[in-house]
Amino acid sequence: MEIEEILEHFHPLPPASKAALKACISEARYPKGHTLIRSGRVEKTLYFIRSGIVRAYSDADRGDVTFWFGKEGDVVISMKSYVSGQPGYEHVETLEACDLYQMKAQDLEMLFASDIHIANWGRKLIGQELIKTEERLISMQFKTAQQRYLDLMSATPDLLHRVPLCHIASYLGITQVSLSRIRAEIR
Amino acid sequence: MEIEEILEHFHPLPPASKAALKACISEARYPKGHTLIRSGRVEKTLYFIRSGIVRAYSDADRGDVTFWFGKEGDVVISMKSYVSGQPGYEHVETLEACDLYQMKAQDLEMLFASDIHIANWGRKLIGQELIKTEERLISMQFKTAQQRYLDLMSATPDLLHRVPLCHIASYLGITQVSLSRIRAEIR
DNA sequence: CAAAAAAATTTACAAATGATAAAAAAGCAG
DNA sequence: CTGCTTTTTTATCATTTGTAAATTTTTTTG
Repeated sequence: MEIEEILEHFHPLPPASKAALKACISEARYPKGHTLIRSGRVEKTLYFIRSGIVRAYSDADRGDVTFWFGKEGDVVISMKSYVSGQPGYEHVETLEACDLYQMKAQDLEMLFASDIHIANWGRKLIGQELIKTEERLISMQFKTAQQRYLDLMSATPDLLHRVPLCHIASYLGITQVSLSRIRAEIR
Repeated sequence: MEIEEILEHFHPLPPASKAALKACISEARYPKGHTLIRSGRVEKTLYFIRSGIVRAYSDADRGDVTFWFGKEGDVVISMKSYVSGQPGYEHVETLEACDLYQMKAQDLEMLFASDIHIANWGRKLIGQELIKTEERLISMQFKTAQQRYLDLMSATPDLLHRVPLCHIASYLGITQVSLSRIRAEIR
């Protein structure tokens, strides 16, 4: 997915603003298993996914908990770092070799302060992430694990072929054993 | 809580911008049980809570599911409406008589388009909501209902005295009966 | 291709949660 | 205060989910 398409997806941008954004963006390729964002730090870089899949996870008592999958067109960003300037609680790692567009958070901050179109673009970007997160929260609150699995299957069926089930189970808020049971029932 | 304090809490604002915002804000008092936001509509008003408690909920198969409590200093807004301009999925009702500051969404949009400081203020506002939502999602994914209840108690102990337990149970993603059991265990 | 490692499934049992109904407690109107 | 309504708790049983360990399948690596 080309950078123009990704940027415009959040909110239309006048040509000058788009050019200013693009001027700050470079490309990079990372192998599978590479950590893009590490918890406990104030992250200085953000990414747009040109191709590939990543996951965000947090440390829990027993193992880690995947709470987000990013794919083509998504933004990879430590929300906590980005919003509050404080160390984030999430790790983000690539699950496949990924082509990414990358950008310094500080450059983006400068653009936010100087270009109102970019500021509003950033506002929309965060807003869209918020909606997605809120919808997931609600589905966690009143759907069964089986319904959540079926929803995920119909929304992003390719995920199941590209991501280990242990991460999907964790994303659904259940154990891998539970997920196996659900899958067996459906078959 | 005064409006100045609420506005500044999200992000500092230069005096002129603050004044522009304040010029669009009026005050209103609503009784307990009043519906501020109704699902299926594009909401035209947003609120800041001066005093009182509200809850946001969505319709589910069996009854409604509370997914957010708003209290002093919080913003009440249909995120879906606000971000995407599409009809929202949430209702918001007052759980106490509430003193609110209110504002037309359209006035805010105009300010976003014309004042870069307000655009960035709005960006921060949404960002803070996102962090809160994300943290709740993570806690839903890997904490037990009992842990979530204890967390809620320590974070906002007054909520328990001001909100019926049925809403708190729903907010925690469990039934009221389960919540009663948890409360009995702790005692 | 074969061996080793990792991932996924299955099983048995334990713990947590849900559904339902009934009892107890708390809140409210007259 | 009394009676009525609403809220909360308790009890029972069914279902779901978790834990742990063993087994199978898949993937990786030499």
